[in-house]
Amino acid sequence: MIKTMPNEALPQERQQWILDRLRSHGRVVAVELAETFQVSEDSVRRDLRELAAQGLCKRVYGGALPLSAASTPLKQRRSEHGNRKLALARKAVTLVRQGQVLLIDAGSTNAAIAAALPERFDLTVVTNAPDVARILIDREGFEILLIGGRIDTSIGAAVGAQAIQEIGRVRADLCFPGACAIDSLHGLWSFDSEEALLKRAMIEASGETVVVVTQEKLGSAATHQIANIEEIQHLVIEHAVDRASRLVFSARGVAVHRADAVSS
Amino acid sequence: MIKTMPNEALPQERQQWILDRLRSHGRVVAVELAETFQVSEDSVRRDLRELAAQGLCKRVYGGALPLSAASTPLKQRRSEHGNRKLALARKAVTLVRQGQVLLIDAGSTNAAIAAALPERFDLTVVTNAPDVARILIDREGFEILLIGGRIDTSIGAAVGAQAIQEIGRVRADLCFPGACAIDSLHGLWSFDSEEALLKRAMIEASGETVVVVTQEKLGSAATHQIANIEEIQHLVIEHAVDRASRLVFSARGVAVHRADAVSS
DNA sequence: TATAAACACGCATAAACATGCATTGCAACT
DNA sequence: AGTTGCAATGCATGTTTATGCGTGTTTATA
Repeated sequence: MIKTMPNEALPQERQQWILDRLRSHGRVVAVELAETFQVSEDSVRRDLRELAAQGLCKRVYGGALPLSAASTPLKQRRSEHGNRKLALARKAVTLVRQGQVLLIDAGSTNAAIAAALPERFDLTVVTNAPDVARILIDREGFEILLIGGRIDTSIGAAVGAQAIQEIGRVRADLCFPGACAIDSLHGLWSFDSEEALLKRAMIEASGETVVVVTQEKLGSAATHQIANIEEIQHLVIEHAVDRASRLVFSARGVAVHRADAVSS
Repeated sequence: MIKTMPNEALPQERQQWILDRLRSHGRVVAVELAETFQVSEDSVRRDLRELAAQGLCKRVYGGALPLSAASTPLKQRRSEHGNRKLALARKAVTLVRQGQVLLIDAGSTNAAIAAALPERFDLTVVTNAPDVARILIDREGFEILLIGGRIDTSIGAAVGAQAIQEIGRVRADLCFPGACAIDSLHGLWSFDSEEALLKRAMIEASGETVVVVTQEKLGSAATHQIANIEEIQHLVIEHAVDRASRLVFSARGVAVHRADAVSS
């Protein structure tokens, strides 16, 4: 389904179009919008300002980004990245069974997973990430439990003692901790000590743990250990990962799931 | 199938034709309709007003749009009255002082307020709304505390016992409870009992309370009382509110703040 | 540090809009 | 016939909204 570009559009129509475009393309550029709608850049900026005020997008120098996207500079955003995470997410959600309780961490990969969850599947989702919560609020058939606490803005989710305490009061079937790095010998790693503690709490609160990572996080380590490799039951990786890298994990008892190839 | 344009039509026929056109073309423009039916724009507008009142379309500046099945009630609320809420939000944030602790409830108006908060102002924001949290995460200079709990998807924020309990552990300077209705005699109202309890907890946890409302919420009441008028220190209203309505509140000791006229 | 692009803000203008009022046409009733 | 009631309409009035432009500021980048 191809979107036409309306040469004359009502203001509200423009804003709706911008939102659609943000969802499908991941970004909009002010100058381009002005060209498409045949209006001045001022009007476009006014639209973006309003949308941002409503929390529907994030304004950046040059245009706007959807809120789900990380706040990276506009020009160096790669759409390929989105496709890769989408493929990973599609594979990851095949591990979810009806009626389960999921524990979902912060991170763009996990946001993609949340978005890929099947609707009306009677799922309970526990999360410390406003990102993830908001994605699920707009959909149906989810019981959502928000984990509170101090928000670390660089992570984009609640961390700290309170969050860990609240997680301790939950029991989940499946856990999706956002990973900074994973290797077959030493397990799961993070760059932040507090973050590591939280993810550890998540894993302990869950029956099974699913680690979903892009290629560059494979085999590397970081500063703080989150969990041993024995505590991880599933690993979802990209199609491109070579056979050897996959085998070292399955040799340690981890079920390796390979995502479909990315078309782009 | 192309509809012919009836040169003479009864009001009912016109309205039916407009609905058909909305379904097939996705929009109607007032001026065009007036041309098609050979009537004045006033009559067309009257038609649109009636259709909108029946919930059959959505009026926008310039014409009308079909209310798409895709937009849930919550999503819809988010996108309405964008500029009006922007003006309200701009006024509301003038009440915020550097270094304060804010307690911000859910709701589109409050999302606008969050977006309008001055950056690098050393503020601490406590909120139960993923919406609000997410807006602030993308910006700088905020300490964000997330209130956890079960999320009510129709409200879009954490409610229930846990949320109330967590709010009880916080002390804020300023509180922005989302209001369903406010009147000068009986105070602040909500339509949901659980929501009312939560907002009450918020107000009790705060030094001062600021109520920010669009015009249509003024003077009306709802089913569940949140707070007496004495508990509210500030009221931020739209520019268009008449003098009499403003006086009844200031007579009860509420500082009334009038937003600028909506120009953009 | 210099430069251009992107941006915010106020202002002016025109279109779109709401509202009250007078007019028209038509049907029903005395 | 007369006229009463009603709905639809158009017009005049004042208000709101959308837009583009000029000015001055901020931001990104060489």
